Amino acid sequence: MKAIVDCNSFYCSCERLFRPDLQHRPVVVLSNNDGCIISRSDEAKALGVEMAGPYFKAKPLIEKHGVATFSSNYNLYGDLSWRVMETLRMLLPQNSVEVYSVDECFLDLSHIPVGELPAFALHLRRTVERWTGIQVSIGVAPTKVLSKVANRLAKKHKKLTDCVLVLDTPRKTEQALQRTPIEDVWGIGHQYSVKLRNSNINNAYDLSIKDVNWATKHLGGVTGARLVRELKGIESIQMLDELVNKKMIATTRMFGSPVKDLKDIKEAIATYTSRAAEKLRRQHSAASTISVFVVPREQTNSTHFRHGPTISSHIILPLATSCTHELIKPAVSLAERLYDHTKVYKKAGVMLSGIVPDSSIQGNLFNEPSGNRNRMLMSMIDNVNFAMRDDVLKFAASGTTRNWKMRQELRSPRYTTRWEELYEIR
DNA sequence: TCTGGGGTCCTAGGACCC
DNA sequence: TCTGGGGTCCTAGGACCC
Repeated sequence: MKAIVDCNSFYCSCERLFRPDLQHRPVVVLSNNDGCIISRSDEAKALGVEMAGPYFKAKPLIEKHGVATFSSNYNLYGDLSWRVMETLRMLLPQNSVEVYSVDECFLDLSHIPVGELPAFALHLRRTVERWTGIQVSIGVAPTKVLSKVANRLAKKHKKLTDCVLVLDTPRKTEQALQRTPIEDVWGIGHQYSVKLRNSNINNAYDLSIKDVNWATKHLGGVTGARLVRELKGIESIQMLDELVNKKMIATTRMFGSPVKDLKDIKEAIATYTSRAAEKLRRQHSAASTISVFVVPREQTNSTHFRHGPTISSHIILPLATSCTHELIKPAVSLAERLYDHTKVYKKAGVMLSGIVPDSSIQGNLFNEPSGNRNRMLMSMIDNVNFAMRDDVLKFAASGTTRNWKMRQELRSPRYTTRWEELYEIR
């Protein structure tokens, strides 16, 4: 059997951990740039604050009810996420925890007898809460997709389930599927849910009794077939090894306010490139393709939101590299190429792909690999930046004025990762 | 004048996830 | 005035090979 562990209202719970006064008050956390709402406490959900809705639209409601509002504080969330995952790793055999996102992980529970699963899952949930202060919900079932179904119901009926639900009989599984609207199935997004409802498939059960071949045809090929098999209880999505390296690394940001100057765009691109290169080095990889994109501001009269066109271009490097300065040069030249002085920009980004392990960089007849000198320089910079924080060392191209920096007006202290922001008790 | 079959590799774009 | 960021996987179709 498999389980999914999911932190309840994770970002809000992190904020509350250091603000006990907010325990029973509504809380929301905003996306980067304070753009939209990405986490809501149960109290905020009850008030009707919408998930992923724009902040400025929800603001009247938020102010009326005194909802505590925070900008996202990824230093804090990342650290608490690590503590939750570590706790689970300590309670389970090696390699049976697969981190799926900052607030979720899958567990392989095949070593636990089925009859003992409810008690074991409850033990996990309570231990995580006692050790980290974070409340989680756990769904247990024969497959990953079914465990997601169980998890959703556990979370939805907290009082009844104590945040744990085990689907250990066909009867229970069928009931759970009946109670899951089709759009809440993991892997069914907006497009597919509309399509399925039009074919009179309204809940997870309806989909689970469809033929696998039908799914192949109508739900995006093998992905859809896998999904339907999982709903039938046939294991089709395996547990993944941890430490799988990323195949693409991106750093992209909305600007705090629209940007017009090429100079600012180039600084932003250089900064994003530095960040992306750090991520690359952290997984000991090098990249051979660098793409840059910019998004001009939309001139629009329409009331509902649309993304402007994305203008992008890429360069394939003769040799894969992870050195910031070797990546900044092509990135900035791409930015120059894309820039149009008649436009105003609201977003830009850098993507690295063609990723290979840095131990096996393909040689090239005309280019000597840059070798150890650069790698040593880079790891020195990484070490200094890690120890001193806040990018003490950076490349000149990144600039110092940073007119394009994102807004984060309501960020809480980084209680657990900065000495000077440590929680104080008087 | 006629123009096969089987394959690989790459890219763009769609759909989804949290 | 103000709508996030970072990923994955898959398919179709074009270019190219013998």
